Order: sequence, then C-alpha cells, then structure tokens
Amino acid sequence: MSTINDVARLAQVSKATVSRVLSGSRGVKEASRQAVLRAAETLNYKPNAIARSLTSQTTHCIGVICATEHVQQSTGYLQALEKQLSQHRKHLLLRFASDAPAVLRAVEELSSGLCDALLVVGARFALPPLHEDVIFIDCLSAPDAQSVACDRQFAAQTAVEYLSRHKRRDIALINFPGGDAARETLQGYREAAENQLIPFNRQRVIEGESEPRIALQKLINSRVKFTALLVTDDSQAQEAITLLRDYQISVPEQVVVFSLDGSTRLPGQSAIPAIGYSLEGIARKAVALVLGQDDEHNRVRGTLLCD
Amino acid sequence: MSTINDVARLAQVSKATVSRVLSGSRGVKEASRQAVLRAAETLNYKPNAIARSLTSQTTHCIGVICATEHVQQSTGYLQALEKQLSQHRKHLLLRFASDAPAVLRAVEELSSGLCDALLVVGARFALPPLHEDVIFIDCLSAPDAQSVACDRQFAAQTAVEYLSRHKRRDIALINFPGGDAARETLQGYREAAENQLIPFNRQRVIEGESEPRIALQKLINSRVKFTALLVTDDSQAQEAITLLRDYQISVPEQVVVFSLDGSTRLPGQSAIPAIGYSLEGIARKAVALVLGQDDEHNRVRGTLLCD
DNA sequence: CTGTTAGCGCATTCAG
DNA sequence: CTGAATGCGCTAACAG
Repeated sequence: MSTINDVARLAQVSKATVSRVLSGSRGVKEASRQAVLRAAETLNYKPNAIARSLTSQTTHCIGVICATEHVQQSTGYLQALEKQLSQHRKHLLLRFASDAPAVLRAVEELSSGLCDALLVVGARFALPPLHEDVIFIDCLSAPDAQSVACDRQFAAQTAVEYLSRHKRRDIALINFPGGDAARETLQGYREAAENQLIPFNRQRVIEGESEPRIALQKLINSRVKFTALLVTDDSQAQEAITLLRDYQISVPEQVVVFSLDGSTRLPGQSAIPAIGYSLEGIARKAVALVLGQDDEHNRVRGTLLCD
Repeated sequence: MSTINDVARLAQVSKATVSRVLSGSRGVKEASRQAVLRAAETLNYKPNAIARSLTSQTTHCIGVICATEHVQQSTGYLQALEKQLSQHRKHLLLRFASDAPAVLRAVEELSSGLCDALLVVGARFALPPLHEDVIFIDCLSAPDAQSVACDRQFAAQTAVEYLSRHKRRDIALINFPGGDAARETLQGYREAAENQLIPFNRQRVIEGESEPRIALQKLINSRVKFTALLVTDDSQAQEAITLLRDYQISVPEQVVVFSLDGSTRLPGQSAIPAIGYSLEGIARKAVALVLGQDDEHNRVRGTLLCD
C-alpha cells in the first residue's frame, strides 16, 4: 500500500497539502489540488484508516455482541444494525456470546480502543453492570438510559386484549425468568386482565423458570384451566406447541399460543399470533443512542401480528 | 483511557520497560516487572489496539462480506466464521451486500488498512476479479486458490445416485444461473446419469435462469416428464414445492424435490432430501486460507441429508 | 496558499 | 537489564 509520503513525493508537494486535499480540501491552489488528485489516483492511494484513527481517537467501529441463544433471532438484528451503521459510515464488529461470562469476555476484548462503542443484543440472562459505553438492545434488564427495549407492558396488554376479544379469557403466562422484562410483562398482563374483569389467578403465571418445557409442565401439572398461553418469543412458542400436542392438547383449538415477540419470524411463516417489533426501528434507535444522539425515548412498541 | 505513559510514570520505569513486560516480557528485573504489573492493574490499563496496529501493520480484523440474498443462510456461516476467527484471536468486521456493486463498494471501504483480509460469502452473482487478499466462500465462481467451495460435482452425483435408487430416474435440474458452480453441477449430473444408464435429455436441464419460478415454469411448459427435481438450495426448493403444488403436482409423491445445498437448515426442519455441508468445516478452511495456512485442499464435500 | 513541526500510543532499535 | 530515540501514517497548529 502506498502512503501519504508517496503521494506527496509524486505530486511534488508536502504531506500536509495532500492531507488537506483529501480531507479538509479547502484553501489549496487548484494546480496542487490536481497534482495531488492525479498522484493519488495513479498510486491508488487510500488514507490508512488505522493511522487516521490514532490521530482522531475514533475508529468508526461499533462492536456488536450477539447474545441471542437462537441464532435465527440474531440475524434480523444484525442486518438491521449493519444497515443503520453503514448509513452512518460506521463499521460493525461482530461477536457472539451465549452466556454472561462470554459477554463479559467479549466486552473486555473489544474495550482496547478498537471500538468506539459497544452494543449487546438480546441477552436473556442477568448481566453485571458494564461501565463502558455499552448500549443494550432487547436485553432482560439494563439501565434505561443505555438501552433500547421493547415495551413489554404494552405488549402483554395488547395480547390479553386480543385474546379476550377472541373469547379466550383463561390466559396463562410463561414469563421471562426475571429482570425488568418479567416485571413489566406481568404488570401489563394484570392490568389488562383487570380491565377485562378477568380474575387474577397466580397459578396461571409461571416465573423464574428458564427452561420453557419445565415451565409448561408446571402449568399443566397444576391442572389450572387455560385456553390461551402467552410466551415470550417464537422459539418458546414452538416448544410450547410441540409439548402441548404431546399432551394431546390441540393448538389453536383448545389453547391459543401467543408469542410476545415475533419480530424475527419470516413473513407468513407462522400462524401463531404475536406482537411484532420493527427491527429497523429498534436498530435506528440503538444506533442513535450509540452515536450519542439520544432521542430520549428508548421504548419501542410492537404491533399485533396475525394472519 | 490510560496510556503506556501513565503506567510508566506510576511504575517509575520507562515506556520501553512497560512495553517489554506487557508484550515480549523477557529480560526484565522481577522488581520492575511487578511494579509495572501492579501499575497496569490499578490503572486498568489496556494497550491501545490502534496504536499497536499502526506499528505492527496488522489489525487482526477480518472483513466478512455476506452476499447471501436469504439472510437465514448467512447466519449459520457468520456464527461458524466468528467462532473460528475468535479462536485465532481475530475480529470479524461484518458487512452485508446483496449484489455485485454492493460487494464492490464494501470491498473498497474495507480496503483502507482496517482489515488484514477479506472474505466474501455466498455471492450467487458474477463478481469482477478482486485484486486484494479476498477469499471467497461458497461463491458462484472464483479463482480456486482463493476460495473454499462445495464440491458440486460430487453433490450432483450423489443426488442422482440417491434418486435413482429411489426409482426416480427422470431427474430434472434447475441449475445455477452460471459460473463454475453450474458447470460442475451439470457435469456431476451427467456423469451419474451415464453411470445409471439414464439417457440425457437436455430439456430436463434449465440453466441461465436466475428466477427459479420462471425456470420451473419453463420446465413444466416443455412438458418433459420428470419424477424428481434437483435445485441448488433450500430456498429454491421451497419455491419449487410451492409452485409445483400450484400446478397440482404433489410433492414428494409425483415429484421428489432434492436440494443440492441444505446446510443452513435447522435440524429436522424439513423433509426435503438434500446435500448438507459442515459450516464449521467450511469456516475452518476459509479461516486457514485467510491466515495464509493453506491446507491446499479447498473443496468441501457434503453428506446426504434425509430424515 | 503551503511547508515544517509535533504528536496520537506503542514497539523496537540502539546505546548505555 | 533499562532508558532515550525513532518511526508507523496521518492530521493539526503554526509559521512563513
């Protein structure tokens, strides 16, 4: 690769002039300008990004740590994020991490000046507080100012409203294992139920169980009646449906399964009703946050999805 | 962030000593060594990756340009690649590109010293020759030395063999639109057919058609008989099946659809017979190539998949 | 308008 | 064993 020195020599000017032409570009005699441009062209010169970063103290790299267990979910986010980032001329440094320690390691390794900021996506487990410029997307619980999250309360409300309109008033909920997400979901669920005059039955709510199959078994073992089942996402929905059928419970006839997050499904892929979030919208907000252009409103609301 | 200077000052030694301790680490008095280590610890010092890159002329970043149209396919590759790369302490810079110009742009933007090498994955379209250190994975056609590709001839052979064992001897093929991939596939197809004493009927082979639906319509319009259909990948298979059913042709009873690349499907997802490739194996080879440890054998063979 | 100088943070000489 | 000096490629401040 040719350097700025080569260009300067060929163009018979100083490095500074070359730099000016290729960056600031104002206040340069047209002749020199042309000479530089021509020299750069013939040498196929590209300013070295690393050297640039060293001076500017910014790499234009954003680290993205994908913590989603189910890869199919991450891919949509990745695409949306990459699109937003490249629109802002930022690069996306990718890392997968399937549990908290792995996320920590990834954060460590990316915190050596290589990235301007970090993004953690879809961590469904508890994360220790991360001091750096880390933004959380769709994670279980995170400081509000540094994260963009789904409005889970709104989602649960919508779901209950939808189900009760479909005459499914005995609604079970397999909630997130914990965190703010679980709290908000439960709140939305209770609130909407109250509005619908549906009596609250604690047995219908399973919490603190990270294994969905076990959660469902608990529910069935309790012999509480339910004609609808709220689960946190599509993969949980799939598992639930399989298990329900194993129990000879027909879906959706006997039990309607409703996914509280169906954003990552392909269009027309499934007939499971769900709340869908705009990945593009989420990515846009996240990138805005990362770039320090807070739009002060990091809660995203989803729309009802059902074919 | 603290710099090497801060550490040197705190440890009462020179920058050079600090550097020695934290890198080469030999030929340093134990006392200084401890002092440096302690200082680095209290300052939470991490050598700046950018400054390091500037001197070492290597960034440890590998650019990955995902050219797969169907995102579901890219995600498996991404995960496999990231795993291999991080094992080699390399970073993965992600970029999506859906057509040739976009790939070109991505290559341009990543060729400014930020990446040590580039990887293009799954380009199903013609690519102009790329001069840089670009390695191609699963692309339509690329110089053999710079690419890891599926052994398509072997795949087609295997498919034809499998189908004829299942008494499906009238095998149609919707081939790749062009490139070496198409050539090899056709060759494998013909060779196996010959071995099985299946007469070759050019009408059964559709080539040069990038739109799978149109390709299939061509085939059907020609009224040639076929009891099996070879397509290049799972998404094509899905489209084909839908269309066949629109034509009242039952799958797999009347026509068995066989996917020549089913690597990116989830286990047990589909009952379509296919050739599957080990993404991990492909990623391993690709990373070896990128790191200059050629293993001299960049062809990957797939295994028969059918439940 | 332009060249010289300094410095980003680090590793690597080369002397002591 | 260790410190001072040099340079990686570039930009910015400062003189001319």
